[in-house]
Amino acid sequence: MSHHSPEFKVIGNVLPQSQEEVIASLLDSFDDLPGQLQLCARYIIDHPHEVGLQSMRTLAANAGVQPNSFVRLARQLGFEGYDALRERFRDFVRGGIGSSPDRVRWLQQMDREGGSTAVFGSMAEACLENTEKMFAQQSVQDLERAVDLMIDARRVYILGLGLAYPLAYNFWYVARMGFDHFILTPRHGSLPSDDIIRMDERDCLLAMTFQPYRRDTLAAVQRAKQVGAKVIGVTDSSAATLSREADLGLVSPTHTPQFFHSNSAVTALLESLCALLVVRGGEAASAAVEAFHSARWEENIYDES
Amino acid sequence: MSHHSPEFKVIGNVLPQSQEEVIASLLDSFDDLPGQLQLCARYIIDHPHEVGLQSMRTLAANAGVQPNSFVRLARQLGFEGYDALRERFRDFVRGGIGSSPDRVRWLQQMDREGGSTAVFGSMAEACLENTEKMFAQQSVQDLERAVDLMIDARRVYILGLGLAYPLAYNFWYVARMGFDHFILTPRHGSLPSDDIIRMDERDCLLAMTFQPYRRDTLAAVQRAKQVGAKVIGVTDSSAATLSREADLGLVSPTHTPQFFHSNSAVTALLESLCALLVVRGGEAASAAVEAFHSARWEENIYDES
DNA sequence: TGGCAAATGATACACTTGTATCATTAATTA
DNA sequence: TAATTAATGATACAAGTGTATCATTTGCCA
Repeated sequence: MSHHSPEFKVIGNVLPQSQEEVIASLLDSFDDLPGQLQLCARYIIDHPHEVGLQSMRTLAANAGVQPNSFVRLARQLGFEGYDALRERFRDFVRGGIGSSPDRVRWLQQMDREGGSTAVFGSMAEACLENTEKMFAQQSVQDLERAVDLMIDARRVYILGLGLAYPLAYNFWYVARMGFDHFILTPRHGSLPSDDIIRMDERDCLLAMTFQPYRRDTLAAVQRAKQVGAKVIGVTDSSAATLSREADLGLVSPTHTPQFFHSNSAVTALLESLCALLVVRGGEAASAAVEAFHSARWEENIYDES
Repeated sequence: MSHHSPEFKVIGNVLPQSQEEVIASLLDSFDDLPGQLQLCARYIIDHPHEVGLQSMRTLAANAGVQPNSFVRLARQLGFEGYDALRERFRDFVRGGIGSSPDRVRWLQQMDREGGSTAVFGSMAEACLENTEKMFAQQSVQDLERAVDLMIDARRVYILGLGLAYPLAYNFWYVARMGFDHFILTPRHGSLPSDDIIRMDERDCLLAMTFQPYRRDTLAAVQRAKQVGAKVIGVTDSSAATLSREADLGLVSPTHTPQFFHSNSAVTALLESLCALLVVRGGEAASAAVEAFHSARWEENIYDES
């Protein structure tokens, strides 16, 4: 897994960046390949998944070929070694939905430039990946269940502290346009428990916290459960205490290369939840939103331009 | 990779046969697991793809755990060894479920299903597109200029009202960890002008508003300019009044198919700005962040798990 | 407080991995 | 046909793999 002196000429002059491009490149040059390498190429084309999962030797055995041939094929395509080729196939599995070749190249270029550009690029990568993963792994059924819980509840309390506060506020701000039973808690120094003692099984608590998880939020969840309220948890792992204790857990990644976590994907999640809420809320919700906006325009809050 | 004498009792009496079953089993027994194994379980739950793709040692490193722990966890679940467990995750990838199609196909499929799925899909499309566009069209030079303005300023006031308030709060919350000259305005019913009359050419105002643009925010910008302060505007169009009046305009799309706009991409933009701030802030900023966090841990705010 | 078992860390081992090297064979050209 | 090059096979190697073993720490109960 070190350097090499190129044994062969490279086929294309552009390095394939994605699984699809690799396969296209293989099909392209198939006829010009020597017999053994054709066997390799064929096996890759027919079993792309296995490339990411199995070892080179295993593939070679299955393809009826010498292990080395896969290394040679990879080099022929312009990769430094077989590992580099395989990584393209692993990316595809990982890649969530997009991982478009364009983006990969774009991010790589950012990385090369160094300094601020690299930092910016790594943030871009993290945020996009988080958002994609969030959308990809989200179960619409779970979202619908969450919507049902909130629509049917007498009151819905929204709880987010610290870095989760802007999320809670944002959600509350939008939801409140369409409904009048959403309450942000705590407010201006009051405690969550001030609201929770008024809750019962008709109510719902939407609580959010992310690593490092806040004690007060978790404690509020426990007390809410004790009084019989339904709890929807929003956090960064389904293994988190909040996810496991809640009646329903919604999860979004928040990872960044920085010291703080990213709210970008969670924001998208909560906004989607709002959208579903309003859709389910039907005519009444739409009318409420309408009224909210027109009242504001009348107050002359907004600039016309 | 040979036989073993069971070190632990097996958790369930049925061997999980699929990735889903393994994860369910992990969540099930999560509380009964010792700390290190919880970390392993958690990593598997949060990164199921990687289990099939990466080596045990790599996973262990990423999870911050000893390699051995993964073997122990696998045994705990009833597998003969880690390899057997991993095979379940590889099956999943092979099975096609995990191998996600490209985004276009994914979104189209959402659309076909109709109802909540379609709404969710359209939100996904909008958010991802916004975020991608934001990163793509952002000029790193502009971001660096913004960072310079804020680092060099005596005080930086952060202003966002209504739906922009969570953005302002979020930015302030993170920036404040590394610097002590960031001020959120207004606070608890005070007016922006209460702060602006104290500003002069040594200060900086980071103002944000999105369609429909708020009069009060724009007015604050004008007054800040009058007293000679530098203004950084964050909005949804470089043609917006805010962009044109500010010394520096940062733009992010906020479009959604819904009645409200999306803060998801703007959040990513502001987080990237924070990242650059801290990087530029150097040792002092890092130390401040460090102090911020350790003070919080000492206060016992956070849950260990 | 001591004793004990569970949990964890450290290290070593046998095996597999991708790769490099060189000998051998097949194909091509003069 | 001989000379030359491309293609293939065989083998060796360093690094990485999952695992077993045992020392150490931790937490808990008597």
